[in-house]
Amino acid sequence: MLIMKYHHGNLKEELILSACKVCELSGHDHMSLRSIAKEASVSQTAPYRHFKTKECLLAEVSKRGFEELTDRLRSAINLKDNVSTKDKFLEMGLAYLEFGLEKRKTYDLMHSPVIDKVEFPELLDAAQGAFEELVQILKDLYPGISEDSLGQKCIKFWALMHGLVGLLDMKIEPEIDSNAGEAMSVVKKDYRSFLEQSLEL
Amino acid sequence: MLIMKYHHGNLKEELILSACKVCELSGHDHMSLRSIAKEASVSQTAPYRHFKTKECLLAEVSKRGFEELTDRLRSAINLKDNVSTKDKFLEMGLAYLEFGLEKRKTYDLMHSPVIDKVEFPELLDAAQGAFEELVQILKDLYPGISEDSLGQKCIKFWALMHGLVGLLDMKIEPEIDSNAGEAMSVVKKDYRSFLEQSLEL
DNA sequence: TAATAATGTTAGCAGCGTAAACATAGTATA
DNA sequence: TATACTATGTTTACGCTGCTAACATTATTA
Repeated sequence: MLIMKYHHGNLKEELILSACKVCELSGHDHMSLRSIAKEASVSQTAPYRHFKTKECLLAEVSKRGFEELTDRLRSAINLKDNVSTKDKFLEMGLAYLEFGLEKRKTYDLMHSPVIDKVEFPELLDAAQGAFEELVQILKDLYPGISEDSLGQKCIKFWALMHGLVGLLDMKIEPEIDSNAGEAMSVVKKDYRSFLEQSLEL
Repeated sequence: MLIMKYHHGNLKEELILSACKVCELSGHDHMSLRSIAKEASVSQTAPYRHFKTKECLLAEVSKRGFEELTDRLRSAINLKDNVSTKDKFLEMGLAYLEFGLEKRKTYDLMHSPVIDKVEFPELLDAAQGAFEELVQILKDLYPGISEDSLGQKCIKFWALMHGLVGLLDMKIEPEIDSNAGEAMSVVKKDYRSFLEQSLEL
């Protein structure tokens, strides 16, 4: 039967997918619950049967983002064989940048203060998952490394990647010399060698 | 005369200050034009005589943020004499982190996509101003450095600082080992030595 | 002094998140 | 199988929001 059912059957999942779509299309600050509901062909208040507040739905979108990021990081490491650990690490860095730039709006939501991560432990777990991919490869790269050094290297990598996503997306486009080239173009020219140098590999 | 005047005289500036106040108090996603107007004891639509849209007012708040950041970076460099260039550079890094953590909500606005920086050249200029402080000290630190290397170092520093602000504010609190200490605590213990190592000074 | 521009207020629109009341469908129990 | 209960949808409505239009008051200028 092609008749529209009163009970949708899988509305929660469909709302999340709609929300992901709307987010990456318009950015999280232009996302209304009503537009998401419309996208799912359902009444404006239907989402409230599945999400206590709008923030809960956004948290789910954010969570999906971290899950995709985790997948991408893992894939970058596991895709090719016969690759040095160092190169795998570099690939992971590139994967991070690619995710941040391709899914820019979702990435913004994931790092936006509109969602109080403390209130969403699942979201924290998802973020943690991505981080653990990094921890693992760093342990492989520096066997026997101390906890403190490992911590420092993690933070350094993560901060550098996160900062780069923001900068590469031209949030701030710095000019080194008034009318010379831009600093960013140096990086854009060759992410890989920039990463290599910055991460001291 | 203590009688309230119909014409305020300095409403534009007062609205900006109110907006800055409300922003750092509640965060930019909880800022309503109406609450800002109320804070300035003026009707809800009065702001529209001075700002075409809400975004224009937010852009002004963001601009003030970049200006304060620039001041702080400059002060960090110029406050003390008899300090090595390297130490001045470190002080600048600390000043950046301090600003980001002290004015967290304003810092968020400054890096939020709600304001399309391309539409506000003044805002871009202000951001540029902060960046130029960095360029200058790096030139002092590495005299005769090539444009490309300078660019790389700028990006690396800026990205690292920006990433650190996010991480230090516990947006993601990574655990290195399930129940061992957190990576972040290593950094928090001693920003200075962390910066020193990460920036390869 | 009269016209004009600048800057304030009031009234009102459509869109938003959300709650309450109601309708329908699926499920468990008698 | 009939009936109660629960899950999941809709309708309606409220207060808040950004913003526009029409109007009021003050400052400026001819």
